[in-house]
Amino acid sequence: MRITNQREIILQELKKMKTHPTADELYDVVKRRLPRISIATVYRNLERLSEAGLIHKLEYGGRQKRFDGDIHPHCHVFCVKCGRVCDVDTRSDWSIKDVVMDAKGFQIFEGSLQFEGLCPECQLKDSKNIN
Amino acid sequence: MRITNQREIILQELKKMKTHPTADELYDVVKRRLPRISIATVYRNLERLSEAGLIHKLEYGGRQKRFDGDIHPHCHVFCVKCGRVCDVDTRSDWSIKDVVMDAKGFQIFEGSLQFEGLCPECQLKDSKNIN
DNA sequence: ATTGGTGCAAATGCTTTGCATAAAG
DNA sequence: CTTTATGCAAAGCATTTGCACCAAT
Repeated sequence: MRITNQREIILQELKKMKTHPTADELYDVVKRRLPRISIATVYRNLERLSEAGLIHKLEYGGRQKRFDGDIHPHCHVFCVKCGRVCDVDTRSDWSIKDVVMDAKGFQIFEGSLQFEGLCPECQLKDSKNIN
Repeated sequence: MRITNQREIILQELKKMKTHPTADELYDVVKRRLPRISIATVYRNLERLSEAGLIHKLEYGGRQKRFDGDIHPHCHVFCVKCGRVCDVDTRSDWSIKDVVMDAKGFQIFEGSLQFEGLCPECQLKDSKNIN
């Protein structure tokens, strides 16, 4: 994979962010350093970088894809109200393989555990009956 | 929720299918009984039925949404090649709650475990180097 | 020099919506 | 008879693609 300016800056900026941005959120950030970059380049590179295992693609619920520069294995919670995503710490002595009994002939590569909930901000709004 | 003919037949047909169909796959099936039904009606009803908890919506990886008429709690494997979805049997003595250590202030409603792999058909094709 | 990447705009594909009409309670 | 659902076509929105140009090796 060729190291282009665009590719490097996309990777750098994503690694800085802890918010698991969508492609267009990252585009807005990257544009500040590369004003002429195209959204297509951002999409293409996010795809290539995640194929290469340098970043992670988070795909959840009909919503927009999100990307994570932190590739150390971990789980995520998704706020059902605002869409915010946070990391979740899980017990280290737990393994997905221990859980499957019958995979119906499928060869399983990967398991992923994800959570849905309300983020602290949306809990607050809820308790005040705002929206 | 009003019981219309369309709604009832959509629910009936989905409950019959074990393939976790997409909205348009189900539309094709339902059309055989209701030739004038619109795809919009199928989408609207699948949404209402899943809000009502009568069916489950499966959302996985950028792909099209799939629907499941079987609402008893269970996990799914998604074939990374053909998109096929199957049920997975898991150990009953295992609980998602036992796994989370720190949810960063999120109030967690639900956890879901899903798997990626190759279905038997795609394993076969792979071994024969077809596609 | 050759291959792969970029920017732009247009296309794609799934899903949703506005609106007039029809059916359910 | 009041409300909710339907069918149709059009719109929406995230993402992808074709193509001519450009840059990295």
